[in-house]
Amino acid sequence: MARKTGSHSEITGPKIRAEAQKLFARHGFAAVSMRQIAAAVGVQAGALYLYTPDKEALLFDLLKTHMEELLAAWAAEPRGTGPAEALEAFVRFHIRFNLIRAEAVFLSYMELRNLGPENFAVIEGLRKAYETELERILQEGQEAGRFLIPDTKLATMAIIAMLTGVNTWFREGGRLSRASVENIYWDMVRKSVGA
Amino acid sequence: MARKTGSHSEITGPKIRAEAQKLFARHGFAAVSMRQIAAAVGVQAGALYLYTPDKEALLFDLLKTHMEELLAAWAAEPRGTGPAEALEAFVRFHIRFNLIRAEAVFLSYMELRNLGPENFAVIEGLRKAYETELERILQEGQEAGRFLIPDTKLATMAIIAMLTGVNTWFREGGRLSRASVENIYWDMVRKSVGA
DNA sequence: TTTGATATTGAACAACTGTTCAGATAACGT
DNA sequence: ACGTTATCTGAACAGTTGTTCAATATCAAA
Repeated sequence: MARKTGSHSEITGPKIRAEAQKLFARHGFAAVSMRQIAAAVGVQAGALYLYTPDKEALLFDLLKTHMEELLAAWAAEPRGTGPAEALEAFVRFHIRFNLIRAEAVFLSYMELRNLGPENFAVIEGLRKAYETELERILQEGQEAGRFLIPDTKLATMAIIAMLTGVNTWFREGGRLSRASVENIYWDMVRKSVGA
Repeated sequence: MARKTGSHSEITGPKIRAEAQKLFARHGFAAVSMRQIAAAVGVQAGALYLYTPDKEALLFDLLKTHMEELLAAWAAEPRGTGPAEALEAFVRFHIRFNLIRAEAVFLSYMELRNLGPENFAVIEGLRKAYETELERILQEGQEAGRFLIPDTKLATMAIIAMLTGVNTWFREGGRLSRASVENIYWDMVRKSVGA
């Protein structure tokens, strides 16, 4: 056998990325073999190399795509006029988006060390750009006298860590809905910056 | 060659655990081979099996020891009389202890999935016990009317995530000292619970 | 229907994996 | 000094790893 009936790069390509993301998130990058990914896609291992130069590039592609989509989604997100409104928009956006893309978020935090230096730098840059979005909101609120923050850089890291933490415990159909989680976290963040 | 001069289980045992922790934290459990650990210790791979039944047990030992020491250290930590004092003690303790044990903390958050179900349950139980320590503080403060928290379970997860996040960015000799980081985080946590 | 591009197989490669164990050496108690 | 025990080596095991590539089957266009 060689080419399979109904085989198309437009189908196999995305399928490889989807299955790779699922498996990497579940077992970790190093613990997943190319043959496992291929089996999940329904193809032989050799076929994967039509779509990625190597295993690391596959991971890098997933991380880069995720970070770019995160930044694009935030850029398209409607936010209010003042700093408090912008902060609320950020908090709700971050929780909402990260819960939808739970697997990709997990990968972006756990598998960065499997990237070579230059690939690592790219993802790190995108993450930094995202953090800067929040930092600017905090800074503007501070300068406008609407927030009371001892250190905006620290507050940025603290808030992002707090929000991202939702992914570790939230389960669909649990005690709380996504909306009420958003509300509660916004309440805590708002208080923590003195707004 | 066989037994080496000056060889002792009291030396090799801890050395194996130390090198394994370092390597696991740096490259991930699955990405580190027994031969790499052995080489770091200065021994052949076979010798490791005098100290651990298998690779997973080595990881489990590291995680269990860490969690037990964390709980023991918190139990021995002096804390004030009221809820606010206890919360401050917890915040400062968590930041301080986690920065000292950065590698073990990293492992405890990243490599849980490499444990079998029964080992996983043990670590999960210890982690839950630690979280309960914070939750009780929040609950007592809430009942005493000293805190204003919409949901103590969520606040517990939010605060722990926020505090643990320090490990991802803090670098010794950076802009801020450990003490000032403690102060700033305590300020944010205090405000967020309305104390 | 023929032709050329596209997509995939299946076997092969050398290196590496966790783990076991008989044999060898050093340390220790007598 | 001697025998016992503790500690480690080095080779071996069977299986897996990422990656390459000639052969082959399907697809789309002419």
